[in-house]
Amino acid sequence: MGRPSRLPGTDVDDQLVCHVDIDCFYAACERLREPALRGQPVVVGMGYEPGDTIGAVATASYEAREYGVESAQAISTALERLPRKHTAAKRDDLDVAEAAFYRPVDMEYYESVAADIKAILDERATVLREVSIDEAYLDVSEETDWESVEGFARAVKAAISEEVGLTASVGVAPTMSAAKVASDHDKPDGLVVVRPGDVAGFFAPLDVESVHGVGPVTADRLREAGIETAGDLANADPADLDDWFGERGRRIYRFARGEDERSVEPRGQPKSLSRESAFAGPTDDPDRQHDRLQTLSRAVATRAGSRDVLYQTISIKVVTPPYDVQTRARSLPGPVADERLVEEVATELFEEFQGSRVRKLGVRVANLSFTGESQSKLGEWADTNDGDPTDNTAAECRRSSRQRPLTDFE
DNA sequence: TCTGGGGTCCTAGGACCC
DNA sequence: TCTGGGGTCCTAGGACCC
Repeated sequence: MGRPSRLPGTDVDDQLVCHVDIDCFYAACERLREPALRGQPVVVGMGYEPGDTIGAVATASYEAREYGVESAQAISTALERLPRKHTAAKRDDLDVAEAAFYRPVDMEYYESVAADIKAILDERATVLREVSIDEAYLDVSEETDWESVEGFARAVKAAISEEVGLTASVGVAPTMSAAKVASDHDKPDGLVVVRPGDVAGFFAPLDVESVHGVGPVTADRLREAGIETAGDLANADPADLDDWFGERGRRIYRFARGEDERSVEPRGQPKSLSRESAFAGPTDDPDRQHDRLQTLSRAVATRAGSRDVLYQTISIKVVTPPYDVQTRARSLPGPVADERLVEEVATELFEEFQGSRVRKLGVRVANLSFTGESQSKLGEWADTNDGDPTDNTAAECRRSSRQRPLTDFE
């Protein structure tokens, strides 16, 4: 239903892409249910509890950014730059006007707001790709044209503002990567239309790091080579970029030139599911490490279970100071859904890290299958085995997972 | 600025198969 | 005694995105 007549990827020349990005989404949601926060600096923290100093900034309102509070910053750093309202009110040396409201992330609430926004976008575009909770690409080639797209985008913004109460920034362009950069260009409450033929010109003066796919590491490397702007990147030697970065290099080169062959397609099923969490400070306490691994394993298994997902690979992530990320994985002979098995494999994989100081732990399942087929196979198996299918599968996998190499199994 | 959490894709080497 | 080429799967790590 509602598929475009044009096959994905066949011809993007006539593609008309809208990128919709809600401004400071988490902070805006907090203001929605707590109007007293409007116009005030607001900081939303992940892994943060009220009154805490641990965790990191998920979103800072523009008022808070004025004080140097940024996404991904440690809450402790944010508090140094911008104390809590409560703290400031109690202390003579601090000004309440120069303080912020701190709130913990509440995903459940944000997801309910996001669902309202998605409904608005669904009404207006047949092809939509959600990138994250607060961001989506729309292919609106069927709904509008270059003549009227600005009005179309205005209507989307108005609907989000009137029906949900949030402001969105919208970028319109013939490609996904340009639409993304366009929505970012005039934030907040932005509306930027980049017409076909203007894309390379639009990119040219921008900082090289604004190109999608250029992060801090790549940007540093490019700057060393004298490539400072997207225009420089567009005029660089593609052979150099290929040497330095491989396939990624060729892609950022094309993006900087306004070339992007991707078409907007709905998101498929996830490739992996994971949970991770940091300790308040690095710890070498085996009990705390084990408990955390257990908690994460159960959380991942529960999430997979609620989505009817089977997984074949279980992996852990261990972050040791200063910030060394190590991963270990084990694949099983077949797809399973078994909480105890996740725990066992995670524990075994962690054995080599016994005694290490650990900053953060993670558990992931991958190689997912969503087909009801495997499930029904398990069901049939249960009938013939007269027992709990999951237990049988798990027992099988427990035996198998301890043996090496895995290719010895059918 | 010593760093949250949940994802994606790419690369490279090793094992194994034909 | 020496040894080609192609392909797949697995693990580990790196970079990036929001």
